[in-house]
Amino acid sequence: MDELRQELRNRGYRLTSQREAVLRAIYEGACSQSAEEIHERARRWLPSLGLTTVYRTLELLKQARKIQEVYLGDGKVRYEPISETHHHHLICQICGKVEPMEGCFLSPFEGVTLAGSGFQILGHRLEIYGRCRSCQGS
Amino acid sequence: MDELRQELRNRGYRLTSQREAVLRAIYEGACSQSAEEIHERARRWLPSLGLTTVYRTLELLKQARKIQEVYLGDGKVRYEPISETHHHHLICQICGKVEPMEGCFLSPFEGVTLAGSGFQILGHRLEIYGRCRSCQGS
DNA sequence: CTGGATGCAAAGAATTTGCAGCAAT
DNA sequence: ATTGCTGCAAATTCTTTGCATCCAG
Repeated sequence: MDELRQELRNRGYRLTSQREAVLRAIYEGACSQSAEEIHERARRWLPSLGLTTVYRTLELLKQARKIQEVYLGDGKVRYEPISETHHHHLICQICGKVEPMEGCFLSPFEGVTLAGSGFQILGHRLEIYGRCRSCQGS
Repeated sequence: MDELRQELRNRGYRLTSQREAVLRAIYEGACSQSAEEIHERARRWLPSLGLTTVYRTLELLKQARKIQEVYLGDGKVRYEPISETHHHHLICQICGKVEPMEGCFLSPFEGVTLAGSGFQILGHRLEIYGRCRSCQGS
């Protein structure tokens, strides 16, 4: 988080209280949050923070590869930090509940270049769908 | 595709020319298309088709587990048929190009119930990020 | 016939943009 | 002092809804 600050500075970005608040909200909040949720959380420390600034900061963090967008099926995009304990989501198709799953079978492929297409793998996004324990009756 | 028609009928849905056109557009078009793209393609056969109907049909097909939503990072949701030759996307983080990748390391996990959480895996969505051959200089 | 399906226009929701003032470096 | 950053309000873009009409079964 401190190195993140450093890196943003190196890239020529200014370190404002707004950006600090958004960063803190992203890293302290749930594993994936909508812009609105991040806004609300960040406002705890900076009540004057505008939603526009949240969007602009998210865009900036996306460019810097610090966060990733996720779409879980409701109408809005969610954001989550990259590389913080890499994990995926188990999404129940019945009740919609989302639980995180630690660990990942795909880590060995990071950095690999695919034989056929010459595509170099740098990251991935995986969502797993199915039924949670409580919905397996249906 | 014919069995799809049959199944929709069985579920009590009416088989209208509009729905036929949307289905055809989804199955004949690119592997993942936005609602707008599906609308445009379907209009080739039914120029009077309204965008609203496309959205409603997509919702219906989603419920019936015939299509899946994908988010690739531009501002709109895309739709693609489920189970048609299972594949994933290689997305270039530099130029944004999307290429399909056949085959999948995750197929063996379909149907499995996870030891810890009791979650039963029924499907998944995987997007792979990196650099395409032509962008590996940067 | 009859209830589900459609198209249009209008509403809603999420995200982006223009601009004048503010503040980090 | 610059020049980038911010908040506000307005504009866009994507998606959903209300309603009168239409048509598949």
